[in-house]
Amino acid sequence: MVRAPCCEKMGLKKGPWTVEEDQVLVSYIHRHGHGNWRALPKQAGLLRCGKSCRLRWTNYLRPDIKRGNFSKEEEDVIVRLHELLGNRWSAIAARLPGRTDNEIKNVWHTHLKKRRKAIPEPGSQKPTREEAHSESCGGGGGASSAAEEETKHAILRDLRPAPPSPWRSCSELSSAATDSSNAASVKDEEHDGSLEFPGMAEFLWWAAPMSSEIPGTCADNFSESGGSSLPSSSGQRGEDLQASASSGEDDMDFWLRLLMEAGDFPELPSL
DNA sequence: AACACCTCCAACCGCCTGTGC
DNA sequence: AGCACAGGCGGTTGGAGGTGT
Repeated sequence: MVRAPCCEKMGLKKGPWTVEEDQVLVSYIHRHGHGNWRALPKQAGLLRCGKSCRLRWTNYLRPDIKRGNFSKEEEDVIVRLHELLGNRWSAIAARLPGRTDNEIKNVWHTHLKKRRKAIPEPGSQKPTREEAHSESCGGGGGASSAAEEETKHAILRDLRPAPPSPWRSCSELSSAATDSSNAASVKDEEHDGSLEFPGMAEFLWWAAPMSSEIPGTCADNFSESGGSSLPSSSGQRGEDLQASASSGEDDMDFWLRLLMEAGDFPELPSL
């Protein structure tokens, strides 16, 4: 689908926001909320496109934004979540209260990426993400070791979602599901968490959309379409899915919990 | 002091998905 | 079913400030 850029219209301001613009935007949202981002700038009297307003609000002006340096704990969480989720910044941000996907993305590219390259994990033969990708291009891959299994569980154990904020957008609250719906479009060179933990991450890519379609059950569709490689316990998991949906459990957390409870990482259907 | 280079981060851009008609 | 629109995501960029020479 082809669509003109939202800021194409002449007269719309671009570039850094001024204090005055910030004040206008904040006061407008406090008074009226942000029902329609595209209409907001006109109603608020801003010479900005709606997209720019939304970005400014979600990345900078939102009152629950936590500013300042990332703590060691936060960086650790980012590293581990990145190993699991890849470059799905919004999903990672959903588990770091007060942090935005843009901020996390910046931190990753400026600090953590380098750190990971500079300091390989002790005793680990795991390649960097980039290396993993290049290796994957050249073939390879094998069964995960017991140590890798333990690593998976260690990562999963610590994963908890950030508490919901009244200022978070719907997509942030449900980012795991939203993002996972994009799983198929994740760039090959980026979603290689599955290369470090063969099976595990791909399982998440594959599985999450199922839960997003509850109760239509993608699982049903899958089995109807001859999904012979569906995990053997899919029936039970289908029931769990519905239970998860009715309890409002976050999709990604549901799958993480499921994996922890199952204690196994089933063979995956090919994507 | 002046210049070049580097780092960081706010903001932009293009694309994708969901939704309503 | 197809289209248009809105929201959102992730990649990339540009400029300000910091650092090195």
